[in-house]
Amino acid sequence: MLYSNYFPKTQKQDPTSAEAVNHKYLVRAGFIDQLMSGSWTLLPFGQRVIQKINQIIREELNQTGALEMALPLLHPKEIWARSGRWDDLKVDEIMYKLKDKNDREYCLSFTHEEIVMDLLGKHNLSYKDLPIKLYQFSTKFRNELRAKSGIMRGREFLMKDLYSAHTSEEDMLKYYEEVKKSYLEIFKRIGLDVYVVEAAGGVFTDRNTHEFQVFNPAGEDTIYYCENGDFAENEEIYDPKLTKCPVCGAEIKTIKSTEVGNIFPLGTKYSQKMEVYYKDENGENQPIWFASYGIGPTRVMGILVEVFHDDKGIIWPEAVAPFKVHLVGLDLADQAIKSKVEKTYKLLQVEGIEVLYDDRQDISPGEKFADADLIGLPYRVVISKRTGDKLEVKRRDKKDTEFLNFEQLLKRI
RNA sequence: CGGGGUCUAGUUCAUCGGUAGAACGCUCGCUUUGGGAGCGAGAAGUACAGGGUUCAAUUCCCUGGACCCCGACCA
Repeated sequence: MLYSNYFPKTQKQDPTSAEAVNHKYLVRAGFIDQLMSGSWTLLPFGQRVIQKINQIIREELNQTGALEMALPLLHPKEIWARSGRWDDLKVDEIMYKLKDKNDREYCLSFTHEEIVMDLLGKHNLSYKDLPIKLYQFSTKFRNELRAKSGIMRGREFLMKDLYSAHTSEEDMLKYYEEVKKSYLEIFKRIGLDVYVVEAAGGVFTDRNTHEFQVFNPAGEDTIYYCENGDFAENEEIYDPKLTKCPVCGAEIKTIKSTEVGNIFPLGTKYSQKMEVYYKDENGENQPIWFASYGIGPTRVMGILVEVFHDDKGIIWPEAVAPFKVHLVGLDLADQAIKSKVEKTYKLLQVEGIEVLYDDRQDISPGEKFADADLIGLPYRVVISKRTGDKLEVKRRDKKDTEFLNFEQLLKRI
């Protein structure tokens, strides 16, 4: 990709009144753009990061036997009335409701339990059909009382949501544990340290749920946990009388944290309320055991910036960086240098390496370096009069540079 | 929804009761190339909207709006 063709270019100044690191850097580097409070455009860089995050999620969930689909985002009132959530006051606070010209009522999706349950109900399920595991990536609309922290808390955001339907609680919990492991693998591949934390179910369920939390000082949540990993609870369910870990006896500590995923063992509530059953071996209706599982890719992108940055810009983990190599050509007025850079650019592409080539001719070296630091790709490769026959290679997360030939570079990255 | 702050050029901000300025960015020319270059020229603003006070309002007052922060709430 030629940076001269890219849109938008970087900005030198932080956006007005931005305080969150993800807000400042993602906007300045050209990953996102704000339309209104809590609503963001994913610009080409941001879209590439999201696609990489999504692909990792996709690969891991497919391994659990889940199937990808796409559900509508505009929902009729009737389906939500069936579960009782249309009139739930807490739901009402976050759900966007609207009417058409004929006064028919709709809502914008903030989750899809009802829609999936309705879908299952149309298919006359037998115990032989279960379990069923379906997921999608889609936009969620939530009328946040207060959108904030850059892309971390929006009114419109991306979510991967997975739903599973089972014949028994045992089978549901078995898959629940499988997804929990899958999530841990997903976050490990993305490059995030996550902690599984017990939490309340909010508007989804009365049961406790499990959240996937990234400990960081900018986090909105407070977690009480034991350092041996035997205990972790969200503040919302934590009993302050508990000062020692009930498992190992270690001191309970507290830390700020950001939730990036949440899994909900919902049980038979939705099945019973919406009267969606499966037939057992005796031909009798039985309630479906149901669970849902969410990861917010846009929030994951935000927390990555919160966790991985320095005073110059973002430091993307390789697995989700929009490109792997930032090829910086200097002295491009010199035709010999220019053709050398272009040859390297082509060779890297032939090797299947994603390269962003800063081919701008009238830009000073300092500005190109500053842009490379801000955008934060894992490897910076400089070619100039000074580099001679070698390539100057620098990792974004390291200070030192090395001079390598092309073969050595390929081995290094 | 309560509390606070902000709103002036594409962006970040100065300014001021007498109709507006810088930096960055942008355009053109020349120069320049290892950490956000230099010189020159240029384009660019109904000062968030509406109302009020005043001879005169971008400035003071009121109402509304948008955005940010804190709180309540939440992926």
